Amino acid sequence: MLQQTAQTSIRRSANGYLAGHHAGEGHAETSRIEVMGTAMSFARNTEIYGENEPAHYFYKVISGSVRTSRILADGRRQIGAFYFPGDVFGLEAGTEHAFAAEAIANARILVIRRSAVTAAAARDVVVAQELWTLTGSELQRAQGHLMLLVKTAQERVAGFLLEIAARVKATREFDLPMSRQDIADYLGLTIETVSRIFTGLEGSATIALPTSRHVVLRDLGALRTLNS
Amino acid sequence: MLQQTAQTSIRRSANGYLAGHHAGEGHAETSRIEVMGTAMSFARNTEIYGENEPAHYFYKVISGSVRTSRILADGRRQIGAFYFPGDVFGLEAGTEHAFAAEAIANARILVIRRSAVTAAAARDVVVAQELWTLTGSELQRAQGHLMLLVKTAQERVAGFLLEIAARVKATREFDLPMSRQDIADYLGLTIETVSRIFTGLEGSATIALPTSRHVVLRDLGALRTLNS
DNA sequence: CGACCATTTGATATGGATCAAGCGATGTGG
DNA sequence: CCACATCGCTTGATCCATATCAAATGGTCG
Repeated sequence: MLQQTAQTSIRRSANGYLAGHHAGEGHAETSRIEVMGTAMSFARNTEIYGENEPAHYFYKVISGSVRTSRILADGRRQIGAFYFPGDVFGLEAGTEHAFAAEAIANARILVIRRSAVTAAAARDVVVAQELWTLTGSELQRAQGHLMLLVKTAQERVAGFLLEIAARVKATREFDLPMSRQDIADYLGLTIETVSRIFTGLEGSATIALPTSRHVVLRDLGALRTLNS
Repeated sequence: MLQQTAQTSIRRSANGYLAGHHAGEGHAETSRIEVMGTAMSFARNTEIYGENEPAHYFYKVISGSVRTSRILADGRRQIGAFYFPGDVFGLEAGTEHAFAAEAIANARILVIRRSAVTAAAARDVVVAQELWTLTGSELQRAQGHLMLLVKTAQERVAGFLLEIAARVKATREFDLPMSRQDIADYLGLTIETVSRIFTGLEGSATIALPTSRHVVLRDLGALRTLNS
């Protein structure tokens, strides 16, 4: 439940239309999902919404980062996606969220009433289009993620690094907001395997790890080759 | 290329609005994706569209079945989905198809101009909604498919059987239109592993296999338990 | 400094892949 | 109508990539 989440501070935005891009991020595209939104803060590892919770809202990352996950009865966890500033999440078309969402690092999230968006979409064709396009991108990401099923551990990790670099708009160097466990659960590997492969890539001078959370891509060609 | 596909026979449908449900299937829902469609036939194992081909059309299965797949440089293949009568496929929001589509069994496919649908969506809110909903369902399927990454081979196969049973609207007994290799590539396993698990499930009286392509689900409870 | 948590490293186990036959159904040409 | 090739599937033997179990290291915070 959104309302129950601990450590959240609510600030109601101006009761007007919000451009989709947020201050200070320099995104060029202007979203037409112009709705009354509420910016909320979520502390590290707090739940934004739960699995199977009714999906009353859409969400847009203002700052920080988010993971979505689904857990089997015995505790095995699959991470569906990571979201970074500018990304919209939670727009599954169903009435319930199939995945839970949690803040990885302290995050500010723009929370948007689903009904407001669908109402806007009913009036404004451009909004409807945007809704479709966003869902389509999400589908494409999920389909790409599926390709992990045919890939080796090394290929998964190499692909992961390239994907994150692209998502955070870094070319060579970036911070990983998520833990090794998150990475493992995203890739369908164990934390030990992920760690060993990081070490291996460091040994082959493909990457450098000044700290365990800071990655330098030293040989993009090698990574791309591994990514198949 | 659609036009190059061998062994296709084209029949232009009445130049009018087509209800989304097709003859003899008894589907109750009536689609508003009412467009000029063209029914085409595709022989077993022929390509409907290729990977990276511009996405000019949407497709709806009238009869037969379809698989979508993506192949890595070295030949490893991932199957993205199987589609059965009534299913719509090819609606990735991008301008190109991320997966190829092939007929598994001889299939009749309703081919719908993408531009016709998007034009209709621009006029008719209901069509726009439907487009979004369909893409959303596709997303949900892909997300469910992703859960394979945390599952054992047995769980994958059990889940597969339950999924296909649901998709073909069978409770206990149905034909598998696809080969063991297709199943393996869908599940991220090898053909040998799939075969062994089928045999194992047969041995435990969970299923019966009167022929290799005909499945009888004898113990749904056991299958559901395996499916986690 | 000490406790805690994340990460790495090491040793061993194992599920599923790989390699290799065998088998049964279907189809073809003689 | 039958020998034989072909194809899809199953079964068997062995291997190996990754999981599991266990411990050490390092970084962070009170």
